[in-house]
Amino acid sequence: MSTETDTMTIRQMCDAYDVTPRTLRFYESKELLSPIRAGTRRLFTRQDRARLRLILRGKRFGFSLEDIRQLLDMYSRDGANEPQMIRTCELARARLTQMEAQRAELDVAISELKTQLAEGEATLALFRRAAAE
Amino acid sequence: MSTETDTMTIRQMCDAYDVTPRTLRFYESKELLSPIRAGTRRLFTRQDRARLRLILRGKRFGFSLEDIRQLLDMYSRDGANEPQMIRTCELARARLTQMEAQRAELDVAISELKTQLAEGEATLALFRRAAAE
DNA sequence: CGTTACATTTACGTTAACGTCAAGCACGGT
DNA sequence: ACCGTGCTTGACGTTAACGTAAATGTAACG
Repeated sequence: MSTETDTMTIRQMCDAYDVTPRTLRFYESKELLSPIRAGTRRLFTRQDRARLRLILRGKRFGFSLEDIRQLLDMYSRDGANEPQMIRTCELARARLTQMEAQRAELDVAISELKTQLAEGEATLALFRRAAAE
Repeated sequence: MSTETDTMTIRQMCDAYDVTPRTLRFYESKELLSPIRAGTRRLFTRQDRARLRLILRGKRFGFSLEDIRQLLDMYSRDGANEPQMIRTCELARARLTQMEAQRAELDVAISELKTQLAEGEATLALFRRAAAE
C-alpha cells in the first residue's frame, strides 16, 4: 500500500485544488506545469502539485502568471544559483512595494468611502424624520 | 471678468484632470458625461466637471464604470428621492465590505510575502558566507 | 459490442477600459 | 486658396486568464 501511483488525474487535481481542467491545461500551455502522459491523458506528479501550490499562492500575492513563470523557472532551474536567487528576491521586493502602496491607497479609499456613506445615511435619516412628520 | 465662458474644450479637460480625449469620449459614449456641442465640438460644462470628478473618485474606490453610471444616475436623477438614495447606500456598503475583505487578504498576502522574502534573503546571506570562504 | 463517463485538441468568445489608427471636418492665419 | 492644428467619428486592436463549444478518442463496465 505504499506505491499509490503518486500521480493524479486532471479531475483529482481539480477537486483537490479547486481549479477547472481548462485552467490546468492552460497552465501547461504556458509552461507552468508539465504533467507526464499515460497515453494521451495527463498525470500530475508530486512536482506538479508543488508547482501548482506555488502558482496559486503567487496569484494570491497578485503576481501575473508571467511573473510566476519566471519565479518558478528561477526556483527550479537550480535552487542553488545565486544570481537567480537575487533576481527572485528583487522581483519579490518590487512586488511587495507595490502591494504596500496598494494597501495604502486602499486604506484611503476605504475611509473616504466610509465618510461618503455616513453622509448619505445621515441624509436618509433626515428624510425619515420628514416623512414621520 | 465674470463670464469666463464656463465651459472647457476637450484638451483643457484632459490637462485639468489628467485623462485622454479618448477617455472623455468613451465616458460620453457610456452616458457618464454629456457635454454640449459648439457645432461639432464638445464643450464640457461645470456639471460635466463635477460628474468627472465623481467618476474619477469612484474609480479610486474600485467601482466599475457601470457601477458608477448607476450611482451617478441615482444621484442626479433626483437628489431627493429616498428609494434611490437607499439603493446608492446599499451599493456603497456592499463595495465597502468588498474593499475591507480585499484589505484583509492583502494584509495576509503581504505578511506571507515578507516571510518568504526573509527566507530567501537569509539563504542568500548563507551563499555569501560560503563564497567568502 | 454498445454505452457511459471522462479526456483530449482546436479554436473562437468574453470582459473592461480604453489605445491606436484612419480619414475627414473646421477654423484661424497668411 | 492653402496650411497647420485640433477636433470629430468609426472601427479594429489590446491584455489577462481563462470560458465554452465542437469534434473526437478511449477506457472500463455490463
